Amino acid sequence: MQASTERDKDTKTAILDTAERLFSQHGVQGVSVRRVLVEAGVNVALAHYHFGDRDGLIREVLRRRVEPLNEKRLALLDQVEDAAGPNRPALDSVLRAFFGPIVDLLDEHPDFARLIGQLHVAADPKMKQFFLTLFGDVIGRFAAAVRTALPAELGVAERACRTLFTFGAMIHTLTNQADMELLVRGRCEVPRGELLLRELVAFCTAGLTAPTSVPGSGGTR
Amino acid sequence: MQASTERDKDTKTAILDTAERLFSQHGVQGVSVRRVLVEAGVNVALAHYHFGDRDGLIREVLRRRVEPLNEKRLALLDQVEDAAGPNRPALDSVLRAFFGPIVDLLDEHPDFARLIGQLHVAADPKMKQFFLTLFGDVIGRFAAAVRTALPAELGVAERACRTLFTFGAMIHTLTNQADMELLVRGRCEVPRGELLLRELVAFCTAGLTAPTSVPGSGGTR
DNA sequence: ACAGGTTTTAATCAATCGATTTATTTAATC
DNA sequence: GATTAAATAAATCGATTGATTAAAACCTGT
Repeated sequence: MQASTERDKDTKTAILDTAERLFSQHGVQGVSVRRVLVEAGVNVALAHYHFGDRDGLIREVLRRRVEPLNEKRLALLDQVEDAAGPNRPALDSVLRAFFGPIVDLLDEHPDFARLIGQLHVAADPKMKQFFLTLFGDVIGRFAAAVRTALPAELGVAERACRTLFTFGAMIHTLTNQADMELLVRGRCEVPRGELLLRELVAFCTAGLTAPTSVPGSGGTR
Repeated sequence: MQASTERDKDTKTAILDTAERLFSQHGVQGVSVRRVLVEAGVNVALAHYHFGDRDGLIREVLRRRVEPLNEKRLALLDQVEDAAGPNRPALDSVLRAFFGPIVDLLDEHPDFARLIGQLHVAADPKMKQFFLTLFGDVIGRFAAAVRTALPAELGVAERACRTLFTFGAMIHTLTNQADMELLVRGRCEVPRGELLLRELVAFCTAGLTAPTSVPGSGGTR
C-alpha cells in the first residue's frame, strides 16, 4: 500500500485533472463519469475503484485544491491581524487576504477557479452542503473580520447586501474570464495577478464603504 | 387553431412554469424533460409536441420572460437619456435603469431570476450563444452608456475589471438570495425591492468610480 | 521465484434518458 | 351532425447513465 501509491497517484491524478477540466468546461452535471475516464485514457471502472462513486470523485476534485486555498487565506488573515496589533485591520487588507489566494488560483489552475465559481451558484442542496463544510470556517472568519472593519453606521440590511455584492464580484470574476477578454478586446492584456487583485480590492472597498443610501433614519440598525 | 390556443396555453404554461421552477432548483442540466412533464402533471410527450425538443423547451422558458425584461430596461434607459438632454446621464441613473427591472423580477418570479443568474455562469457554449442573442443588444447599449459615464482617467483594464465586478454583484444577488437570508439571520427582513436596488446602485457606483489603484502612470490607456 | 495485496481490465446490470410513433380524444368549421 | 385539424395519451425505440462483478495483470517484499 505504501509503495503502490506512486502508480496509484498517477492514475488518480489523471482522473482528477481530466474531471476538473471537463467539469469546468461543461458543468459538473453536464459530464458523465464515463466521459471523464475515457478522456483520461483509463478504464471506466477506475473512478469507482478510487473514489467510490460519482459524488466521491466530485468531492475529491474540489478537496485537493480547496484545502491549500483555505490554508493560504487563513495564513494571510493571521498575518494581517498580527500586523494590525491592537487596532482593527483595515478593510482593504482583509479583502486582499481573502481575494489574493484565489486570484493566484485563477492563474495557476484556471479550470478549477472557474469550477469553484460555478459551484458557488449550484442549485443542488447536497453540493451546497458540501461546499459549506469546505468553506464554512474560512468564510466565517473573514466575514467577522470584514464586519468589524465596516463603517459603524451601516445597518444589518445594508451590510448583508454589500457582503453579497462583494462575493458576487469575486465569484463572477472566476467564472467569466471569457467575458473579460470580450471587454478588453485586445486593447490591452487581460487583467490578472496583482492588477486584477488591486482592482478587485479597490472596487469592493469603495462599494462596502459607500455612504449609506438609506434615507433619513440611517437604516435598520 | 385560434380558439384552441386557450387549452393550449394552459398546458404550455403549466409545462413552462414547472420547468422554470425545476431548472431553478436543480440546474438546467440536472432536470430531465420527463421529470418536468411528470411534475407538471401532463403527458410525457407533450413537451416535444409543443416545443420540439429539449432545447426548444429551455429556450421558451427563457424567452417568455427575458423579452419583457429587455423592453423594460431599454425603456428606462431611453427615459434616463432623454432626461439628461444634451448632458451625459449620470452613472447611477444608468445603473438604476439596468438593475431596476431585474430587481423587480426577483420579486415577481424569483425562480426565474435565479435561473437567469445560473445560466450567466453556464459553461455550455450553445447556451452561451443563445444567451448572447437574448441579451446582446441590451447589454451593448448599457455598456456604452456606462462607459461614457465613467471617470475619464480609467484605463481599459480597469474599466473591464470593474464592469465585470458590476455584473458579478448583480448576478450573484439573483442566484444567491438564500445566502442573503443567512446573512441577515432574522435580524431584519431580507432586503428587496427599492432598498436592494438602492444598495446595488450605491455599491456599484462607488466601486466603478473608485480612485484608480494603478500606481504611477494612471493605467493602460 | 513466489506469495500477497493492489491495481487494472472487460463484461454486464437495471434505470433513465431524449425522442418517435401510433392511437385516441377534444375542439372548431362547414 | 359530419369533417378536419389540433391536442393528448400510451407504448416503445436505441443510447447512455452510474454502478457492480469476477478475472487478469501488476507490483512488492521476501
